[in-house]
Amino acid sequence: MSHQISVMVHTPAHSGIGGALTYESGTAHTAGTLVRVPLGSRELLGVVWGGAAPHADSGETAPMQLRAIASVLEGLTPLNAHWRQLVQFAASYYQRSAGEVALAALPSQLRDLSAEQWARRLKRKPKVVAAYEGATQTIPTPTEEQAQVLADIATHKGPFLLFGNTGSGKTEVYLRAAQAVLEHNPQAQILVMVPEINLTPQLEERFRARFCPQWGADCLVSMHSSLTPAQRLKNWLAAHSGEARIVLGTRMAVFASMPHLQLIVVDEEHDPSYKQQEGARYSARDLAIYRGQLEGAKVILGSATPSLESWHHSRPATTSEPAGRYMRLAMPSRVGQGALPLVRRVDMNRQPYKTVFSNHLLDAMRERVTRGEQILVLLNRRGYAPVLNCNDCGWKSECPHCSAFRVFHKLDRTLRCHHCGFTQPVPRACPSCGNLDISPLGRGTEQLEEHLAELLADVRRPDGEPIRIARIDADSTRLKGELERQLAEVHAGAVDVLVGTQMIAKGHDFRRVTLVAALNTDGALFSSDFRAPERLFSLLMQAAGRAGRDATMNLVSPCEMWVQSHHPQHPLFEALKQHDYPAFAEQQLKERAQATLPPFSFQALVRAEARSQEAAQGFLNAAREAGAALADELMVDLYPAVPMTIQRVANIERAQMLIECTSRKALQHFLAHWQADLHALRNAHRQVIRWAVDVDPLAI
DNA sequence: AGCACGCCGACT
DNA sequence: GTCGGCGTGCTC
Repeated sequence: MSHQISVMVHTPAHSGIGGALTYESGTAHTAGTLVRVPLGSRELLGVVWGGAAPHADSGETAPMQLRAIASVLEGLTPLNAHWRQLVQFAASYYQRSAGEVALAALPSQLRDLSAEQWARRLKRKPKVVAAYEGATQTIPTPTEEQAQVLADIATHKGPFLLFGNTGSGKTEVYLRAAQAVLEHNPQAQILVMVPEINLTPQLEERFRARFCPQWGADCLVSMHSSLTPAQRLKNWLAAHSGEARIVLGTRMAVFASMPHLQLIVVDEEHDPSYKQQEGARYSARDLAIYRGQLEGAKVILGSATPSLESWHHSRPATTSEPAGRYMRLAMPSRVGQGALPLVRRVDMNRQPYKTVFSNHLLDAMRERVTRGEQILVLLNRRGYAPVLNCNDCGWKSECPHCSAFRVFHKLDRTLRCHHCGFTQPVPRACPSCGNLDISPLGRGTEQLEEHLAELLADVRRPDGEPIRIARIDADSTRLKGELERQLAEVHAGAVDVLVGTQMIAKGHDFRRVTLVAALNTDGALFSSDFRAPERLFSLLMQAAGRAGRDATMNLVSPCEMWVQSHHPQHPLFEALKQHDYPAFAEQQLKERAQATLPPFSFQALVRAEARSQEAAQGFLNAAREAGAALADELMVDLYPAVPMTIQRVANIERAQMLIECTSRKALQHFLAHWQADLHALRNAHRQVIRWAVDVDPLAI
């Protein structure tokens, strides 16, 4: 008896074989079974997706000659229906093939190991797990606030938006919610997601310290991109078998196979890194909500500055409007930590032209450093200067391959394009007119570090030593382990002033920082990106949270967060001064509602790349025409194609087209049908190098 | 996406 | 005479 088996393999949606492929097999295979199948001259890993799949030309009487399944990965429980549905949903929502999503969600070793290697891997004896050797810690008693929140989580269905300041003890809530789930059900599994790998070790250690003494050292595994393929397979198998009770990872972990998933925690849910920016552009946070609902697992989204989407979804009921879908749980207090810093705004209009640090700020910094306190200076621009400029002919350090300036890096005397990586030594004279008078325009972290060293040259630490300034950004931490090393120096107190990009604003617990200064924030106030204020507010709140984390410090004056701006009266800064996220969110949501922007509308982008801007736009505008009738019918707005903000990168012209609709369902419906038009048009527009749809884009 | 097949330029 | 460039087309 021969069976027809439907199998998903890694083929892109636009390849003509985007759906499941049908194979022949002597035996039936349960859906979710991993198999190896021939495709052309290759043999690929595939996932059995169901029984007999009706083929497109099933009406024909001549049955297509089916090829047989090559082998089955024995000894592996099939991926369950929930997992397959999650993959199927993500694929259709983000307009990709299910095979692509499924295979990307599996550890690469499953794909790469041959049948023999897999058999050997299976036979390998599991190593005896070493006992957890961390120090047992005293478990803090929950505060009244935490106890209330935990009671709500226990008694309601969720999803929950846990809104709590830096230091309000959100992690303790995650830990206790997890503990409750683990104790209630001896099989239950928990998924904890964090935005970035750098922040994983801290949270992982807290979870280990809490759970490993009781549940064993192997109760927790991590999933993130810096694991080796072997580690990834091992951890994936531990989650898949149910042996690992807790999976802690970055966005990719949302697809972890967890047969007994009961709780999902998304920490710092507002963080943009939850959105995948290539391939299937999924939002791990949004998929977590879907997965929670699918599996009947509770979902906790946590943040001090929630995304406006989540804030809106968790709105309480009003007289005129019902409550949002999420339950909002607020934790306003800051436990075991100092008070939130005093926010000080400097009106840069009253400062001399080209002032970098106002005298007030400089005095405050001097005073604190002299007392042995630490300072954080934030500037979101690395390098020495963003542009090099000829004072004679006006030449600027444009990248020959991109529509962007190359950044002047003084340390290695290079001009570097931050988009395509094109790097050249800094010219001695203007390449255009030969003039020797070329100078940097604007400031980056390198220059700030240098400038501060001059400004604070006469300042001494309490021990009489000259002060030390350090810089942390993508350049200074390029080498592996360098970030950890630099952070350790800051923690040890060897550094007095830390200059850096936003990477120092997140998560790190600098105990002796009492002053944080943010420079050059005005760009985000009037940016064309409607999410820029949201990101700035979040960044500043997080940065402010770096100050005054040690309540035991005996401070002469309270901790401060300084913001220098030409628009100090801007509502964003008013809200920041009050540490009032709800006020900021309300003001932003009002603006978004008026402009019918998300979360009051839903968006998608189609991006196209070609050698010429005309070709890229031509394709998009043809697609616009092709979709016009359906869009009209569904009340979907198709905007004309426009060049992307950075129009050219590495000599490729980029254009995009915005699609907007007040109904998510209608937008989804439109995209699903329009996909075929896009594929078909690709043949008439051969100049297009690639195109992709981005559903719920973060940046426009 | 891969990978093969296929048809034109600089090397042993 | 071959090696190899990447353009077109197919894979259950």
